[in-house]
Amino acid sequence: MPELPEVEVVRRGLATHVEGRRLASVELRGHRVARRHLPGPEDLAARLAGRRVAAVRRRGKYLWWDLEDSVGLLLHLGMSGQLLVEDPAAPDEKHLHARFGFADDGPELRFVDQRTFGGLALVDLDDAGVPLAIGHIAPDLLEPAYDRAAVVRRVKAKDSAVKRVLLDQTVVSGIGNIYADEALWRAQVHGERPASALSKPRIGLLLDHAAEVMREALGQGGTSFDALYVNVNGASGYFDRSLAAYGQAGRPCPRCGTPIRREQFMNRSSFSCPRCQPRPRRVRAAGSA
DNA sequence: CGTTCATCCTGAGAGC
DNA sequence: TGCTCTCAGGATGAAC
Repeated sequence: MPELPEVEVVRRGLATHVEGRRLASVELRGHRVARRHLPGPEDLAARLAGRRVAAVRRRGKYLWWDLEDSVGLLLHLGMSGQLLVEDPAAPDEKHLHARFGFADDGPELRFVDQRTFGGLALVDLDDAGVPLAIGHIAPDLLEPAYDRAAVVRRVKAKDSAVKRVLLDQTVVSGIGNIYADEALWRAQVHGERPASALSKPRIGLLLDHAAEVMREALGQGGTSFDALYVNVNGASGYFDRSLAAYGQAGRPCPRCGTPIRREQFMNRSSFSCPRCQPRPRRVRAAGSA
């Protein structure tokens, strides 16, 4: 469940089921799940045993468990990762990569990931409790550290296509392909317009739309197109019913009725309204003073 | 330095 | 039925 709302749904589920519990045994399978933990999976499993999960936190699409003593377990779901609360006796999932058993003998937690782009690592936390390993990830749109005016300035300074900037997690984090398209549709901006060509107020509104659409999605449990995207109980979100542009090629724009178009951009699909979001006339010449 | 692209995987669905 | 092809909610390191 990859973008901010879906990851937040998972964080809340984890907070309910995992916070305050002490890890007992941790089993890691395969070489990919802990590939960012350089000493290897056995080392990671050994270091986790006995640790208490003090809190579950999130920035953008990253999750981490605060394990106290300025140590954390950083998790990323990638494209297809799931964290599932289950009975230890339940049969193994086909793509089971990690299982976390707790000292209280209650339900265990499993990391299941079909495409293996997700993973976990033991990391150090800074004074604010944020992993040093994600120091390059900007605050996300829904956290107190988000500085709207500063992000507007950074976006305005980019000559790249504005959708590319929205997806750049070092500028502002949490936005992925779905919510970028939804925010652009709401703001009536084509994603290939150069960010620097938009006025600062327009950029601010675009960011506000992105925050608002993600808040709405969160209120509906996130967006789930299929069984790969579920919360810790295996339940799907239903914001897909509210999408105006993403995945809606050929269906009428909810605002003007024009069929939504699909285009290729950055080797992935983009959805927009041809009438509400006209393509930029042409690539703007390199800026001057 | 900043920016862009190829790559890491498996599986579902379309088209033949 | 089965093959081939395309596509999928992401991030990153290497190459410009």
